[in-house]
Amino acid sequence: MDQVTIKDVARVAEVSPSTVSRVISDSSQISSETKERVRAVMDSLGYHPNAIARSLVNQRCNSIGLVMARPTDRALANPFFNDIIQGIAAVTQQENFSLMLTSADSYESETREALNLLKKRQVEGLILMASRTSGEIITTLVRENYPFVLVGRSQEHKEIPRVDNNNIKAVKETVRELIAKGYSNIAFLSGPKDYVVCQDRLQGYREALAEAGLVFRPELISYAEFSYEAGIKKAHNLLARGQQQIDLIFGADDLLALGALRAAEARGWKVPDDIGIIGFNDTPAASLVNPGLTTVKIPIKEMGERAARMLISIIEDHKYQGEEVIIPTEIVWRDSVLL
Amino acid sequence: MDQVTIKDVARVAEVSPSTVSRVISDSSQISSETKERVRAVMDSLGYHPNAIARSLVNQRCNSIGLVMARPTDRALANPFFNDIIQGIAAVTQQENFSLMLTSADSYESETREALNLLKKRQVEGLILMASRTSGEIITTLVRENYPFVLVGRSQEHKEIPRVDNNNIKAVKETVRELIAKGYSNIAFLSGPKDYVVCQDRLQGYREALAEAGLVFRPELISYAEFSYEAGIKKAHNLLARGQQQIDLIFGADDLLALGALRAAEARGWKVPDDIGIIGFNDTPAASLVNPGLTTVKIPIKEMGERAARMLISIIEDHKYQGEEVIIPTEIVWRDSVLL
DNA sequence: TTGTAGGCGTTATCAT
DNA sequence: ATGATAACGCCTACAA
Repeated sequence: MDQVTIKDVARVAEVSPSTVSRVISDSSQISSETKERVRAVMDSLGYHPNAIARSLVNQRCNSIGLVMARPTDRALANPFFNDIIQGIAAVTQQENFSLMLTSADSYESETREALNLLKKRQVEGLILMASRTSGEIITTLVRENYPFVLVGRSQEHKEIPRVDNNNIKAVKETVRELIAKGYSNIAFLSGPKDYVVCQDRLQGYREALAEAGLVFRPELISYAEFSYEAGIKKAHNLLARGQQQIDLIFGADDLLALGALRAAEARGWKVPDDIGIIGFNDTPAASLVNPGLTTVKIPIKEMGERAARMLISIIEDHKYQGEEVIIPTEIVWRDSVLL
Repeated sequence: MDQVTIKDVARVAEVSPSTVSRVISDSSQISSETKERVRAVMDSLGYHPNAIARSLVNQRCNSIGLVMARPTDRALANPFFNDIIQGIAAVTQQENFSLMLTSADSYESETREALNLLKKRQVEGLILMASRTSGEIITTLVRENYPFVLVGRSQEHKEIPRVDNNNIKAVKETVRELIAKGYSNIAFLSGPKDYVVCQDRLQGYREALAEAGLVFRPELISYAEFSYEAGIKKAHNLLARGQQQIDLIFGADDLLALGALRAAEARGWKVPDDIGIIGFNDTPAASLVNPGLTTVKIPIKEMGERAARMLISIIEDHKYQGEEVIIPTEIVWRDSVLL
């Protein structure tokens, strides 16, 4: 159980520790015979370089941390969790980085944890999921010049490395298509006002309306908490206006749209015949529901990949210019709107 | 950006590095005046102990790794992902451990990665999610005497530390209740035969039938891949037998049950009036669907907590007895069965 | 092509 | 109560 070190290998192979070290890094200045011999010894002894020791001398630990705003933004973040990690992990593995997770029951303690990881030198950089409160940690990160990448958008900070999708554009184009399909009384069921994503999506909606020469009707906007129940409730309020006032509900999130689906059903409105419903995010549930929920899909895994790649290159190059990557979204047409 | 070390603190505070070290560990043999003074210096210099260096001398890195069988068992594992991590992370944070994630596109490379983490001494132990192929890595882990905990069950290995739910018992009791409610022609829509969970759940079903004196009818058992589509298809086959042959479908997983729901709907069967449907796992979608899916819920977060706690205690105590924790499940009654 | 020595930041042992 | 010194396992000048 106790560790085989470079010295053990050296002794058995009858070379010096430095030679072994050079074999590990496949140095060109070692004869192939010694290399072979040393490698054979490494195998037979079951030697594995101690990552901690290497980190200490190299001053590089080759690992990054992921900070999810799970507690506060749970409803929103949940569906992302899997995919974003998949993406990040794919590239970290490929680039020989390790991935550490921070977690806590409050966003404050979570970011405190993450910052600590950085200061203790356990990770070399951070990937942050944008949230209502990520502004402050970003300020710290920028001030202390730590490598990081933001997934999403921050109101407070503009010139930072980030990967995101364009919510304004996505909704605008979707609504444009909806209008082209004949919808004209489109309601917007938003999440809480203080989420940037909600603001952006609402703005996309307004821009599309303006573009089509449709008047913006504030009474068709409703704000709900990010919950299924809240979605149902607020959708009911919207639906209560009657069929000639409203022919489609655009949910700022699938959960909300799913709530709207349920509310319409409860009132005996047929979807998509009596009313169209569309969501955002392409939650797994969107395809499991009947009728299937048409929704805007964000390639989250790809965002994770890009974020990880970006962070690693920042770490390695030490250059830190506020480059942004915007990932295009895609409409997934299912059965909840008329085609 | 360059690191403040214990030596810097020592110099400024005009003490020796060892004194600083003792202040860090709050040693009782340091006068409170020096402690205060040193702490003040640490603050003013922004000193943070280097975790890597500590790990090197302590021969303890205080971190564990999580191995998910994501690629192969995606459908099954997905819903667990979030919650299990929540649970694990809660404990690791509380116990001052770090959590590392391994990930890869094949289970082989994922476990290879994980094993590597162990050998490189980057983690002190592993939490494994049981899967079809986790047998081999467990063999290795046991042979090389590495600390680990299994979440789930392994066919090949009996006496290992693990946390699980009792699938046999859960289904048995659920079916018992279903029978008490008047169901007597219960079909079982299983996942692939080679999953232990499926075998166990099927056995629970059989035991409940036997207990109630109902005959086991093989034609009411169907095996599907773990996908919604497969669930729909196989449910159709079952449903084709007609209403007097079948009054409930028990899905070995929510995804399958959701497929059954859809199939029943497609045939114009009313749920729960014409047929009852029940699932397992309590996927988020189960509550978003109409009618809401009755299902068996596993407290996954709690399993994560227990697993993490168990692993840490194994690491610290170096004792390794195959203790098991079985977490009780719970039926979540919704609208897809008659009450 | 290989070996020697010093150091990465910390802790533990042995002095004082 | 505090300091000097030697590790922990590895890497990298500098030497040979």
